[in-house]
Amino acid sequence: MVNDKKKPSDKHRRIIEAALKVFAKNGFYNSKVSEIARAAGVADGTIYLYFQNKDDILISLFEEEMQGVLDQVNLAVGQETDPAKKLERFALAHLSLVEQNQEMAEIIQVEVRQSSKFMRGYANIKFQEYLNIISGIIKEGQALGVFRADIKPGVAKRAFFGALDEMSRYWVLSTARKYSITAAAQEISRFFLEGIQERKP
Amino acid sequence: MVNDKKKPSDKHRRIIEAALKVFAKNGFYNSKVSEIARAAGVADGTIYLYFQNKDDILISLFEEEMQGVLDQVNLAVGQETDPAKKLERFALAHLSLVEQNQEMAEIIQVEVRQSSKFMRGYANIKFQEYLNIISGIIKEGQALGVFRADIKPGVAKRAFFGALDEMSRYWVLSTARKYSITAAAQEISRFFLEGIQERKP
Amino acid sequence: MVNDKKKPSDKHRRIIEAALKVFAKNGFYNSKVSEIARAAGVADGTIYLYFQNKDDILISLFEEEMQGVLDQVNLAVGQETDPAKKLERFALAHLSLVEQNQEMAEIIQVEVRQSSKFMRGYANIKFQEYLNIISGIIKEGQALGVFRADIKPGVAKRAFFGALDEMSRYWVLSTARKYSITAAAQEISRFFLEGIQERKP
Amino acid sequence: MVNDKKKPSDKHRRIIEAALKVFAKNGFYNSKVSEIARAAGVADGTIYLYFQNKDDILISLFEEEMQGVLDQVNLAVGQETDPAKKLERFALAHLSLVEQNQEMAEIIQVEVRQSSKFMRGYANIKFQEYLNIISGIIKEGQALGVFRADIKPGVAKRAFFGALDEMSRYWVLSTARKYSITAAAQEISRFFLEGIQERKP
DNA sequence: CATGAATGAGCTTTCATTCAT
DNA sequence: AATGAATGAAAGCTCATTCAT
Repeated sequence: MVNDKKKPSDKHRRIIEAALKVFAKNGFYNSKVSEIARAAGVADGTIYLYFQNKDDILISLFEEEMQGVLDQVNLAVGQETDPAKKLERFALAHLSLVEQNQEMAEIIQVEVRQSSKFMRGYANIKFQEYLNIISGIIKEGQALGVFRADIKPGVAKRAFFGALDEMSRYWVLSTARKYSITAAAQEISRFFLEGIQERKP
Repeated sequence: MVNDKKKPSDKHRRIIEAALKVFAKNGFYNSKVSEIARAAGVADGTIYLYFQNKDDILISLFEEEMQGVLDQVNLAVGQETDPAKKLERFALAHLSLVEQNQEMAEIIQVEVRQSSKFMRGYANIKFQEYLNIISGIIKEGQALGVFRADIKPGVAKRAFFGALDEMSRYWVLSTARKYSITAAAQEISRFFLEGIQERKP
Repeated sequence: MVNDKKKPSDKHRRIIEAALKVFAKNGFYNSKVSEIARAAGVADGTIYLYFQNKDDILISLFEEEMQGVLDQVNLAVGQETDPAKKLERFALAHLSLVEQNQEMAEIIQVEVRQSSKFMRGYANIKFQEYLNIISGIIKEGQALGVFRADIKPGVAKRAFFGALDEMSRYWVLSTARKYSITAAAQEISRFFLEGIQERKP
Repeated sequence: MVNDKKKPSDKHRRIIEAALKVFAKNGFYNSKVSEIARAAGVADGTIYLYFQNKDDILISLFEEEMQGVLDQVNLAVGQETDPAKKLERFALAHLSLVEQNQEMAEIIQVEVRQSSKFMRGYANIKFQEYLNIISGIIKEGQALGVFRADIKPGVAKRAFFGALDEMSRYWVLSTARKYSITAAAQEISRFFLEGIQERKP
């Protein structure tokens, strides 16, 4: 009864979700607005009551989904106190989200990257925020003396994210899944935390 | 008299180079064939004497440039014998090539990734070969006992490449260059080889 | 108020009629879709809401007009019982239709003949039906014993149609009309029915 | 030895013959000049040393081949004195030529008819001459009193030619040949000469 | 709010023709 | 005479966007 009537832009949601599927399947430039409309069960013109243009669908889609990703990853990371554990949690959360929402993962990896270059005035703040979760953890670790002080967080965040992302790409594109998410997250975190060299005992 | 013979397919080269610039500037889908033709100093129709269609320009561009990359990186890596040094060389060569040919780097990162998904029957063998240089080095290191035996080369190659690639993206997109290539290559290799954790003495 | 409902696909009709004029004037291959659009008073793109492509315009045009022709000729022929009279009626109806709709006649004679050879999978059933009106009459006459039993209807239908058609071509192409439709229909029917030889008394 | 060196425009001939095949296969508008060149074993540009343009190839092809047809048919007809026999000879010669050179027959029926409408200032005199062989025979027959005096030769020539031509079309397009040439020529001539009506004895 | 028919700018690609060699 | 690489105008078709209903 409290929230009985709240369907704020049901159409908006349906369009976003339709666009998610369509963009993931065909790519942004090969997707037609009319196909999104059909998938969403609305008329072509209706799209333009909720979005300014085709670009805007992609950007809105990204922004909205990315906010959810940020929230979930922050939540997961917040459950640990040890920076090393936090990084492992980050990896696990990231790969889990990729697994749960492959379509979104494909779009972020391919379309947004591609499009953010060509869409006027789109700064992609959300992605910066996401990377800064990593650099935040690293700085924390450095402050605690558990991570090397000479590490540059701005470089390390990219290296760590890049490793995860390239792994995800392989994940998303290949049909056969060889490893468990948990195992993969641990493995990549370990590369990053301990390196691959054999320790001389 | 020494060099009497005409350069074979001078036009082919000019079109590839024009496409490189145009695709890097506008992205594949926002580039017009006529713009490539203009940039190459040929007529629109001439493009189609050398390439089957617009897609083919991108694929040819990638294949040809990528071969050069493979050759140069293999050469660089071959100058070392220590696997750890080889990885560092790989990183250095990769980042140097990105630096020297930013347009190509952008196209590989954005367009080819994007397009290879949607261009029917394009397997992107060259990229596989590139990644396998890394896994080759890792296997070598494992055989010599200098890299941990439990490392999965198929995962590690992606992690290492991903780290470099994400770094390159930042490089290419940001105008200000903060670090030297050499320093960055060493730093990323070190993450990978030694990890970021402080060693307890 | 009686006729409140909008004419369904008014545009379809207008495009067909515009195409009729344009194809007759320039021939199929020399006609531009944009010219048809202009003649129909619609935008270029509108054509493609009603027809799949340029070929489809020609085929649709033919099918629709030909159905009208079939109906009218069948009606005319049905008004006679004597097979000889029926053939004369056929000739008269055919030539009348040619006269009334010269543009359509030209298109059928030239474009459809030409195109049906090159348009994949176009069987031209309607034309078969048209010829079979003639062979039907002939068989009827043979059954009644008024036409020679050794006549092959499959050959005779082509001979009769060919005679009418060649006459029509002359008609359509020449500006000056020398004979009346009725006289011409009678004359050609008579060749066919009685031959041209002088009877020895 | 007498005529040992006479190869006047060997290329000209080769191009005509290549065009014959190519036009028959694809139709005039779907044929490429380069395909004719390839079929003739000459370079694209060479075509333009012998013909003004693509239209000119078709017209020349028609004119040259048609002259041969005229000569042969005139020869055949000239071997008879009886006008009725002459018409039968005409039919036989016509159908034989169609049979012997189906490619040419297709081109005359479809392409030349189509094109002569749209090629500026092409009067198609040769075709007139061909039809006039028939009207000549009819006038001769009328003068001798063996054909009815009220027959209009201008109409009859078209009716006779049309009957043969429609038959030929069927011939050329259908794969299965049901009747012998001789039988068909006789049959069609008989329609024309005697009609199809049963004679009351 | 919602519709979807209509628009028309803009793209890729083709191919007859030319001309330097 | 012969070549064939190069040209560039031209055309079919698509699809994001609009707007009358």
